[in-house]
Amino acid sequence: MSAVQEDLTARARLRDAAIEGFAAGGFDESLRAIAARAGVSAGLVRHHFGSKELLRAECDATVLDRYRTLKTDSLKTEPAALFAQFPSSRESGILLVYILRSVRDGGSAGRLFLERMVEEALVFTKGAVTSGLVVPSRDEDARVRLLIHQAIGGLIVYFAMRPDTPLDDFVSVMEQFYAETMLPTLEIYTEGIFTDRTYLETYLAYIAETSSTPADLARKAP
Amino acid sequence: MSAVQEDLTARARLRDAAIEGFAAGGFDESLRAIAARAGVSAGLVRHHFGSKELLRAECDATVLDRYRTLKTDSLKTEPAALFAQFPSSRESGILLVYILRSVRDGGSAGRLFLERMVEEALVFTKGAVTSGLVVPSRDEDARVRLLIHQAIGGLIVYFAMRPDTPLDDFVSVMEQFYAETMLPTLEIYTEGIFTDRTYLETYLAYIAETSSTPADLARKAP
DNA sequence: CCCCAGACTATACATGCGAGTAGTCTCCTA
DNA sequence: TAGGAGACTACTCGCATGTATAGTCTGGGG
Repeated sequence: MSAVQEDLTARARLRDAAIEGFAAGGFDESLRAIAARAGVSAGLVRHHFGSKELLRAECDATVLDRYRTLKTDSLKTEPAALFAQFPSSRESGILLVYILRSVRDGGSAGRLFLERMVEEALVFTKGAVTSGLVVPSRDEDARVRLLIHQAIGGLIVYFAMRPDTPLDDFVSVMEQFYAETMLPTLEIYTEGIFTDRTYLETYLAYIAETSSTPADLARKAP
Repeated sequence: MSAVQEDLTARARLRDAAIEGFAAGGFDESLRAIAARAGVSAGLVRHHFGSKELLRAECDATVLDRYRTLKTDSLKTEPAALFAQFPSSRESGILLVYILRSVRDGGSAGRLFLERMVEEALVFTKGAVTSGLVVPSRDEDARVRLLIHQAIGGLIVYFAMRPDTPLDDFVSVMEQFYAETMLPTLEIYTEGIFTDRTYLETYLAYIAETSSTPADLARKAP
């Protein structure tokens, strides 16, 4: 039952089991199920964490921290392909699923994850623009936010259509995802979709005559 | 409490209240809350529908049907802007939120909605390609699926970040969404993102040497 | 050797859920 | 007007959950 390392303190095992359980079954996973996954009793959660909410908070913090280190590590090895971070191991797969679930459920943790990803992508994109790899945008911030939201959202939808993907098969499903989406993504990024500039120009004229800059229009959200 | 029409049979009121409640609070909305919204007792659900699952099934069917008529109606009036169907009323807003929730939660209803949208977009896109408005793709099916998944997923993320959007403000939030995303969307569709074709050509060469057509690669999913 | 703080378990409790049951009410019909 | 079928409610049951409490075990310091 337990896929959690044996040589950790029960507290750490419980935390890791919770992360895994939340990723596998959602944040409604019961304390009893989590405790069983860690091989301990349910009451121990309260002893160590106080409540389910506090356990969740510690899981959020742990995942955020691990995601950070994972990201910096992978940036050292690979040349950082745009918006494509393969989860290469079971552990990083769990992290990604946990994050996807967080964003999907819309809590403060999900908001934090998403905002971090937008920030990272923003500095990356700005660098790519100045080095001439990427076309500049009239509103870099809005473009990056859109791309991240759609990339994460596309993943959420993809896994929603495969509800019982086991965490162990996650990497292969992820490869499948890239195999299905890489070509159209590259096509769109390289060749666009529209054959002429009419739609864009029309919209630009429209927002010009409403006497607001695109950035103003785009940044009315909270 | 009830925002449901009074001059309907209790059964219809119950069904509409369930659709509204599912959209507002998710599919875990309790039968008691749904019944209260309809202004009747909880036991009446069982009397009319038999179980919560059957009520849900009837809601799914109703929403699917209403979505279909809504779509065909709007296609008569507007010239059918690409991938942009404004929900113009509170009722159609409820429908869209219900559908987004269905896709998000990954049930059979969500799969059905999504597949329908992909099909519709596919015929639309093929028409746009032959009439020269849209650049052809090496795999039309994969491109349309990607675009729909990302459009729906982007909406799911957008509303996940605004968890307590009341159904009555939905249309204004939707306008806000378009105001934030229209410009970068049109930019990408018109101008692409990459400044040169290296990434695409490299990937095309890669999938060519693995002796599979792009369509083969993309269509290994269930 | 003692003994006690902390890790841990077993069990109880309160709550909210979907489902089930029995009974009342109302309106249409014969 | 009698009666019955269906609409509808009040109540109950079993179950799962998070929380709370009381008690057991164990290892290290006096």
